[in-house]
Amino acid sequence: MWLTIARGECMPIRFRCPRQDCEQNSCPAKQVFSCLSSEQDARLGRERLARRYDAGQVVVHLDTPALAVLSIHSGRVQLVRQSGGDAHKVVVGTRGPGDLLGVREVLSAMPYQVTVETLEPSVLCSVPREAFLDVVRDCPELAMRLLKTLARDFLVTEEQLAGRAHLSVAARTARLLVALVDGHRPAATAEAPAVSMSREEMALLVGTTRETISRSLHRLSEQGAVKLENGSIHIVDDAMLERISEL
Amino acid sequence: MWLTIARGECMPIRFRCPRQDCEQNSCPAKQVFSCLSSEQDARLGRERLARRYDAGQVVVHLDTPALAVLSIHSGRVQLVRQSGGDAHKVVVGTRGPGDLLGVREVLSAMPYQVTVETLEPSVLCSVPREAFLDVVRDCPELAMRLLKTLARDFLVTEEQLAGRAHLSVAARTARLLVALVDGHRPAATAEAPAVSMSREEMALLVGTTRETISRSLHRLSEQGAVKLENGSIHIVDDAMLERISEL
DNA sequence: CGTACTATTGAAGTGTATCAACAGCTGTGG
DNA sequence: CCACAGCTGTTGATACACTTCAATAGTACG
Repeated sequence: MWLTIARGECMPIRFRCPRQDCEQNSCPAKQVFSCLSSEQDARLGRERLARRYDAGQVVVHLDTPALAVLSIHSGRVQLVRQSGGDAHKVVVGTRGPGDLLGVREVLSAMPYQVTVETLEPSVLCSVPREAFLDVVRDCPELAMRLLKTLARDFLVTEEQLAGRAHLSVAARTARLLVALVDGHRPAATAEAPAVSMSREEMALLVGTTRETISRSLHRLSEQGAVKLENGSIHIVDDAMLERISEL
Repeated sequence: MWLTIARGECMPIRFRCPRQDCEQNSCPAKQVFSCLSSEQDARLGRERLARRYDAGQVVVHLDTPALAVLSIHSGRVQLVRQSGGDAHKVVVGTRGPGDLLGVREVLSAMPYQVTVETLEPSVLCSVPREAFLDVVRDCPELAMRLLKTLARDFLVTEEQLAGRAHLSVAARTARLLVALVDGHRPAATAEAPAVSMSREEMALLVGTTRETISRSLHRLSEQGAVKLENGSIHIVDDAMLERISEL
């Protein structure tokens, strides 16, 4: 069943999860919860609600009370912070399938500190706050998993924070590129790994402007670290990127 | 029993905890663990080791394997990151009595991502990695507490990250001042709250240099937001600071 | 074929780092 | 007691990376 909704609002639509896996436990959105007892799992099953979003929609808005934890079934989303009234948006991270949204706010009983925007058409499952807290309390293994991912994410954004202090845009751009291809490497080791990402998105992640990113990339290609080719960025000299990312 | 140790190294010294509270549960370093069963508590008691540090000492160093979680009994410490070789140090946060150090690294099985330096003479208790993980696994309440503080701290440093992107040094300085006095307010509501902090330390927290902090503060005092008086900073116009912290 | 969006490139303006000099204060040792 | 070095804070001059504004080129799409 589909609905049309006024633009600007989010467009949540109840729907039946399209993946058969969802009934088994291989669904990415349920992976974290795979350690639950069948009883707990049944509870989440009853309370869970899947919703579909178009690309570029706002899923949750800054300062909204955190009534649920969202788990990403498919698609990628951005965590956005406004700093300085609504003058500038800053992307503090991106999340993908299997990741949870709103855990920090639900745990610390605060309203949402970020705005979550979809980057692609996405499907998200929501788990009500109370149900989530209950299963976390009841399942030490789940708590440990959450602690682990929270700890890891924390360290990542702390590294970003450190980088913002004294690193040039070129260095941060290089870091972004390295981070983006780091996962994809072992598979296609023969080919030069490529990144295809809008300058706008890169700028928000690096914490700068489209223009400066453009200049940075062209500087990097002049130096021979990357090759620019109709929109996509091919990493040529990995070692050079690492070197540049320290300046 | 005291030892002297070559300079440059940390100077851990076994000692008997000076506070009587330590045997009860009001010791700040044990507060987080107050929910443990007497059996678990006894285990930590056996494995815990208190150490004293002078001001300005390095407690744990970047890239050292995280073999233990430290809990702060007294004193304040800085979390420092190096970015760009060893060119620049960036302070990503400060911790005080009752706070834990190294939780993130122990949980995610990584070496230390930060260097911890004491700001004052401090006493820290160390809990070995395995013992810590065991009690967390066994005590859901402790896990929940850790999740909560991790979540809160995470949100705080994420806000800092967002601020670094497009906010001026003046704005970030104002934010720092507001944050510093926020805790102290209700007590001395009649007096203008004051901050006494070295420019160096402020600079590291704001992510800039001593000189720029100095100029920023003097600009703020010209505008009438603060008053500078033999080293300490008196907050005069709170609302103005809030306004400036948005630019 | 035009509209709209994204990417590129140029030129000007500015905030901040950097280098440097100096003042104030503290502790040290002759 | 003074002289000296060492540290912190202040202030000025300069350099530069980045933002901002603006114009142009490339690309997708109806």
